[in-house]
Amino acid sequence: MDALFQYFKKFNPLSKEAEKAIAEISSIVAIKKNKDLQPIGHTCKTIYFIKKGVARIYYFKDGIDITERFFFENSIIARVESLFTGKPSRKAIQILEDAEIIAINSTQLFKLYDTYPEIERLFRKIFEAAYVETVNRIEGIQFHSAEERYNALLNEAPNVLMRVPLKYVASYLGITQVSLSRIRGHR
Amino acid sequence: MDALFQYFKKFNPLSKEAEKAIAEISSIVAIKKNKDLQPIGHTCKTIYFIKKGVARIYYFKDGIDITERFFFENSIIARVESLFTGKPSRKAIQILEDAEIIAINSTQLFKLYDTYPEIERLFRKIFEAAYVETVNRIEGIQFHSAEERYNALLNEAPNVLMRVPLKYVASYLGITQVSLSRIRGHR
DNA sequence: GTAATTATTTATCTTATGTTAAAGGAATAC
DNA sequence: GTATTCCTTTAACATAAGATAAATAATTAC
Repeated sequence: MDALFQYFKKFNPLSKEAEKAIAEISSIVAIKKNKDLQPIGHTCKTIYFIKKGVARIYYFKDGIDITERFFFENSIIARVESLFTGKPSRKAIQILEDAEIIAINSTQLFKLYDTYPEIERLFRKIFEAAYVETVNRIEGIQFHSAEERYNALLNEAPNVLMRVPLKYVASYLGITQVSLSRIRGHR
Repeated sequence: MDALFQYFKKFNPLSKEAEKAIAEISSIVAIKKNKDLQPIGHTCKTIYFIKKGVARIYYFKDGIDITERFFFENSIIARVESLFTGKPSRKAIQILEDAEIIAINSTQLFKLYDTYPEIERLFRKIFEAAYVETVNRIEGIQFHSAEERYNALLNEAPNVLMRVPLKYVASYLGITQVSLSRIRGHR
């Protein structure tokens, strides 16, 4: 649990009582490579924190598997389009490397917001930061060629290319696996 | 000011005192078409609400003007990559139709969060919803052809095509103006 | 350790979108 | 109200990325 509280400190340090309240609604999950942590169609009622391992959010478009995002150690995963709307998610979370994960019950977490404004503030800040990342990502997509996008990924997140099958990287970059392979050949 | 409080009600109704506190740190701005409401390089310290008019956030990539997003009546505008990080924004806000805007001082607003948890909650919810929209937009971009993106816009936000110059729409869709014109010709 | 499966690359052909240039329409300034 | 500027379309050509198929390479199951 400690890794999680260390992570929280970067956003909003919590009192011991608040940490304890979060610990009480959280559990630790060990899950194997290639397993789905959460399936498509399930309403998101859990916020995950990766202690160890790699994961991705993916969905299907016209039967094709598309990766929305990758997640590594020390990050929060949530399918926000479901978490914040209460609607079933069209997306799944899949584990790409054997993982250790902390699962926080979001229904109970949102209740804690009333008792602990510091917890509400913490998650406000966490999701504000995630929002900024997502806005920046759109900028990275608009008007950049596939090759530019690949090179940007190589610079900014080389771990993605080292730890994740390329077929998943291709759809993340918005191109086919064949195109990605061609681009990689260009050097 | 009333339009703003009506808008807030959809997210989190406020007490009279909280409304008053927000009114005190807000002002009304009238601004003409084609003017920049906020220039590039300026650190975002204001959250805007459009009462009347149209606006866009834009930036330059390799000297080319790119539209990030459009905003219409009854919506909140903020350059979140600056607002939530305190860094200068590489983006500007431009008015596309003579506008009436409510400007909320964000430095003072964030201070109100300590006194009025209901205000913190309100803006948490507003930005959570904006975050969800942004995530959904990425899904709309990945693996859709320019023509699919154009048709989706035509269905989901025809007002964009009716009220905004096409040259701005093109970069929003991630294509050139010439390509957009060609796609429009296909019917 | 071998067979079977899955992932990646390479090749060929096709198509959508970019680029540049020019013409026609619409909006704006004075 | 006219001239000027800006916006949009059209055309011709170039190029990046998609589709399909087949060959290697790497993993996984047993």
